[in-house]
Amino acid sequence: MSEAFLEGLNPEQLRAVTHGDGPLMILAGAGSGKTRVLTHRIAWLVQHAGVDPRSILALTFTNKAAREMSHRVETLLGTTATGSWIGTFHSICLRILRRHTDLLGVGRDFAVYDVDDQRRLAKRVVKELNLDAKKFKPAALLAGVSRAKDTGQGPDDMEVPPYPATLVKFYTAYQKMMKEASALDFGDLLLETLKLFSRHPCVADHYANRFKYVLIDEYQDTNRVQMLLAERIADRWGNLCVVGDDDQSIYGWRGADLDNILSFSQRHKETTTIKLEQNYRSTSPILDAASTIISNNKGRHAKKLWTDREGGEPIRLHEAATEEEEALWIVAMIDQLAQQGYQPGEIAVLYRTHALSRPVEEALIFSGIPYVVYGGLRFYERREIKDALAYLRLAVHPDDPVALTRVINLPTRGIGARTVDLIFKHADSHETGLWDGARLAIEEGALTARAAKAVGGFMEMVEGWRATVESTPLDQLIERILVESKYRDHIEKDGDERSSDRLENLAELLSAAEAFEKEGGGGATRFLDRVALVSDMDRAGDTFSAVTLMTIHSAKGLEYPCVFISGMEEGIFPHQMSMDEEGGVEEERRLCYVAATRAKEHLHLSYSRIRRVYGNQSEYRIPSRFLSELPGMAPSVAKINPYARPPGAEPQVQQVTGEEEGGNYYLPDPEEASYSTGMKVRHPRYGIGVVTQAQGLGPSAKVTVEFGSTAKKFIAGMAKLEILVT
DNA sequence: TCGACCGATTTTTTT
DNA sequence: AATCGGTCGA
Repeated sequence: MSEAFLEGLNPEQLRAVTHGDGPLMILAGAGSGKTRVLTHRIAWLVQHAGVDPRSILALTFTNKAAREMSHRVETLLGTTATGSWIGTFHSICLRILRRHTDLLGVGRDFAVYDVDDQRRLAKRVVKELNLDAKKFKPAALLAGVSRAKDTGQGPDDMEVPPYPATLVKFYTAYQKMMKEASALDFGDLLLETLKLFSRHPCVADHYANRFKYVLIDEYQDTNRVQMLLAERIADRWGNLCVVGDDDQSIYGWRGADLDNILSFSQRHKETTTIKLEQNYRSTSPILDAASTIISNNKGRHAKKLWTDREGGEPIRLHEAATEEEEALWIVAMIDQLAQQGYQPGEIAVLYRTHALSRPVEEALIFSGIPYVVYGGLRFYERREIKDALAYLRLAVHPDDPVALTRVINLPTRGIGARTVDLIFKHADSHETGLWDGARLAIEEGALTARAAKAVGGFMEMVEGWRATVESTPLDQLIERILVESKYRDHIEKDGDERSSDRLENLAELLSAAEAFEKEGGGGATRFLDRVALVSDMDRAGDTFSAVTLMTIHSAKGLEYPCVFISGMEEGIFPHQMSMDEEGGVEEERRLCYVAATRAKEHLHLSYSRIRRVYGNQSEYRIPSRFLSELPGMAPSVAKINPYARPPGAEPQVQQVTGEEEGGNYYLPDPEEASYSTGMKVRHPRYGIGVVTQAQGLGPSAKVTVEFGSTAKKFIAGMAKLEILVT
């Protein structure tokens, strides 16, 4: 029996990996090798302790983490398909629920609603309850519902004081409609599994008996329902192993309860606690900075993270005048790092909110550095994809109100809001599903002849798909849907400049369906499940040749040799929205700690003095309080302006770079450059072109240049645009 | 019922 | 900037 995988572990890691039976809590500081410990522990259980892989359950937060874990376990054990269940809480719960649909209160092929679906349904509910949508915002009500679900409360569990009566009323109506829709949202996936377990103890026992070892990653981010679920399964054998770090708890807004990890050893008698405090990731300047920031939080678990990686690059901070300039600085530093030999894939730019990606993206585009943005608008969240999938959902479950209202009049078929409302009313008064409601509305002559004909035609079309949904390969079915619904025609014809993108996305959806069929298929419901739970994020880290841009939340669990954190400003980081909440700023500070500890060798921070909000108006900003918490890092220190002239130097001499195509071109000093329409310029890659648009002055000016038939946009300071001497 | 137009309004993070 | 909802004329 080979135990080579125990080599190279430090004593604490070894103790955690080779812990036998009984509850185990591993408090793993950032970069202390916790993923290594988890995977090695699974390998050790199987190989050394003779545990059947099928009796291991490992729960993670992201699909990516789950995949990485399975992959690493496979590598260690040298086998594939070990039979362990490794997945996110949500996907594991969905798997369980699908196996016991007969015991659930929802239909067989229930749908999984994502945030967008939830929002649409919430709007419908607000409308049906005759609430003033201005006073009671669907999104806010929904947030209240999600929070309730995270803590395990159904609508009946909520006492009216302290909870607002409207919220409870909304929650009740929302759940009713979800049930009619045969749909579960993310919160339901967890809560319904817990309910399934308590209503049918034999089902729970089945899983409890099977899973002798339960491991949970990122335990500090579990909510109450997740904790109860894990305990219900694990308490049979008592082998619950949790890994977490209270300093990295950043999902409080999603119902994560820090108390889960803080009180673990009280809930589980004879818990073995192991602390992993040696950081293998970051140099000491980085670790020191991160530790200093987090030390400003109160009520932390005592811990002292240390590293033996002495020395290393100091942290850099840059104050920019504008967001464009901030982006330019980042790109200039990336260039510098590239010259030092770093690959683009070793660099990440992190930010608090997606909106901050834009200026950085633009600067990267213009300098030709490859990059990938994670998160943001995901593939399956794109409008055309959601539309197409709504048709597919109707084929599976025609009562789905969100899917129905989404596409019943898309493209327009003469079925307006009035008709849709009538259908809802009929379904309601006859206590039937929407589909029968529509049928009844026609039969009872409630609709105008025109509307009745339109609705009838639509229903016939959907019934046609419905008849073959089981027997037709998915890609063929979707193709048929796109044609018969005339949705593709609609996209083709709408004259929007984005329509070719949309068509491409639809083609990509078809190839995803085809790939799904090739992998073994499993029907439309399984395809839709996957779509609901899998995000683009799962590809993060697959790209080695591009700079990665993402939010700090997405970056959790990842590491990069070089990390930039942009937008270090009050109101952004800490975010405005977090400031009036209890403990909000502390969570932001933990987020800052997470961000800083992603870096192995280089950490670069930046902020801008002026930032545009909502496109139009600019706001003055002040540096983040987290910066002033760093000693020797007062915002005025370490100002770096890559375009600054050395003191006393003359303005950059205009550099004549050559003579061709009838003129001399020179590369202007970015500070001095000014571009205007009609000017002839030369770009190293695209050649000679004509300026068709120029916005702004100095290095942050935006210039549009036409090269023959193609137009390109540049930022003056980045693009090496030479100007024709006249 | 449709589409054009206008004004108001943007919760930050994710399964 | 971009999107969403409401209004109004055809």
